[in-house]
Amino acid sequence: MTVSAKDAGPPAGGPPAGPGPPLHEEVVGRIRGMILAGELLGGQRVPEKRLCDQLAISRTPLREALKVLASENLLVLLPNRGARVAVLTTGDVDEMFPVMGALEGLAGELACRRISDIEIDEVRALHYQMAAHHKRQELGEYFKLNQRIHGKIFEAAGNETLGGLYAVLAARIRMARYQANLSHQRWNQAMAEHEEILEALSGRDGPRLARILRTHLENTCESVKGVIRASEAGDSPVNASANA
Amino acid sequence: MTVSAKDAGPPAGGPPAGPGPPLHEEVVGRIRGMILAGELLGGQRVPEKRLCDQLAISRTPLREALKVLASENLLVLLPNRGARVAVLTTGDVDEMFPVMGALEGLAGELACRRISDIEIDEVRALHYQMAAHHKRQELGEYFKLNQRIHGKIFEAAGNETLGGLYAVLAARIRMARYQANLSHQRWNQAMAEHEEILEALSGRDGPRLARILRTHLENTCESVKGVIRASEAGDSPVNASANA
DNA sequence: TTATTGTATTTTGAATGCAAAAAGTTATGA
DNA sequence: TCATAACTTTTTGCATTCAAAATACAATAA
Repeated sequence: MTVSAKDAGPPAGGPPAGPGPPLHEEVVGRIRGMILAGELLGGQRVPEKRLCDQLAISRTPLREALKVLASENLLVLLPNRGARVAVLTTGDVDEMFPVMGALEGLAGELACRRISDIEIDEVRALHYQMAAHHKRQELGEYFKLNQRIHGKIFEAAGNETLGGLYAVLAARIRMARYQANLSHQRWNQAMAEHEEILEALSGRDGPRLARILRTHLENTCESVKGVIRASEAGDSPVNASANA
Repeated sequence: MTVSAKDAGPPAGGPPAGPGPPLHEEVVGRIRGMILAGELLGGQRVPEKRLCDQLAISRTPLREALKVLASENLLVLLPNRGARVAVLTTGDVDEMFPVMGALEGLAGELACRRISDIEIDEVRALHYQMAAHHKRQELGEYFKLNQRIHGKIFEAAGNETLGGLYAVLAARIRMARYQANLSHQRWNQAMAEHEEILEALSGRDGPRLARILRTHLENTCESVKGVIRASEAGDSPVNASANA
C-alpha cells in the first residue's frame, strides 16, 4: 500500500500548505511543464504508476489530469494501453502554423488598438533583452524572451478566449521547437523580423503587424519542418520512442 | 450500492455492446449534447450524483468528463462546490466572435484552395435546403443546416487542428445561440450573406470568402449580443439559474 | 534456434470507501 | 419576527480496491 502524500510527504520541503487549488489542476500544469521541458519525450509511454510516485498522488487526480492533457493534444490516450506523449509529424506542423498565424494576426490587430504606451515600452524592453541574448547566442534565454513578447501581444489584445486558444496551440508547437535547434541563418532572420514587429507595434499599425506576424510564423514553420524532416528518417515521427 | 450499467442496464435497448470507446469520452459527448440541446441551462448546478444516476455510471468516469468539459469552457468547476454550466456574458460573446471570424476566415481561404467540385455541389445542396427552411420559417432546421454548411467549409479546409479549435469555440457560441431567437430582420440578412458565401466558394475566391465570413460573424455577434443584453436585465448573466 | 502457447505480472478502467467541506435544517435567543 | 448557532445531511476530493485487458515471461514443440 502506498503511503498517502498527506500522511507521509517528504519531511523536507515547505510548510503543510492547505490544498488551495484542486489537485488535478496542479498536476495538469506539472505534467505540461514536464512535456514542454523535454523531460517527457514525444512518443514515450507515460505509465500512471510512475507519475503517481513521482508526484506523490493517487491515480484518481492523475487520470483526471491525463484526460485534460489529451484534450489539449499533448497526450494521446490509447484505450487499455495507457497514455503516450503526442508526436508531431511534419503534417501536424504544416497545420498548426497557419492557424497560429490567424490567431497571432488577430492578436496583433487587437493589440494595436488597445495597447498603452507603457505596455509598448515593456515590449521594447523585452525585445532588446532578447536581442542581447541573440548576440551572445544564448538560445534558451532567447526563446524565453521570445515567448514573453508574443505573450505580451496577446495580453495587450485583451481577449481571453483568444489567449486561451493561443496557449493551447503554443504549447503544442513548443513540443516541436525545444528540440528543433534552429539554424544560425534562420535565427538571424527571426531576429530581423522581430525588429519589424516592434516597429509596427510602436506605430500601432495593426494590418502591418498582422502581416509581419503571419510571415514570421510561416518562416518559423518552414524552419521547424526542416529540422523535423531531418529526424524523420524513414516514416518515423518526430521524436521516436526513446523508451527507457 | 448502485447497480453497474454492465450488470443491470435497462432490459430494453440494444445488444450488450462491449465497451468500445472509453466511458469518459462517451460521457463527455453526452453531457456536451445536453448542454447544447439546452437540457442543462447556463448557470445551473450539475450535481455529480444526479448525472451518475442518469447516465448509469460511477463518479470516476463522470468526474473525468467534467474536467474535460471544463477545459472546453462549457462548465465551470468551483472547488468543493461542484460544476456549473458556464454562463455567457456579452463580454464573452464580444470576445468569441472575432476569434471565430479569424478561424472561419482562414478556413474559407484554405477551403477555396482545396475544395472539389463535388464538395461545392454538396454545399450548394445544403444551402438550398437551408433557404427552403428559411422560407418556411423553420428555425430549428435552418440552424442545423447552417451548422452543417460551416462544418463543410472547415472540412474542405482539410486542417484538423483548425477544425478542432473551431469545434470547441462553436460549441461555446452555440450555448448562447439556442436561446437567442434571432429577429426576422437579422434572419433575412443572414440568409442573404449565405448567398454570398455560396457565390464566393463556388468561384473559389478565398479572400472574398474570408471577408464575407468575417462580416457574417460580426453581424451575428451584434445580433446575439442584442438578445443577450435583453435577458441580462441588471448585471445578471445570460441564463440566470432556473435551478429547479 | 525460432515460433508458439500457456501462465504470471503489470497496467488500465471503473467502482467503492472515507474524510473534509458545504449546504440544509432545526433549535435557540434576541 | 429575524438572526444566529449547533447539528444533520449531502456533496465533493481523493485514495483505494477489484476486475478485465494487456504485457512480460517461460516452457514447449517444431
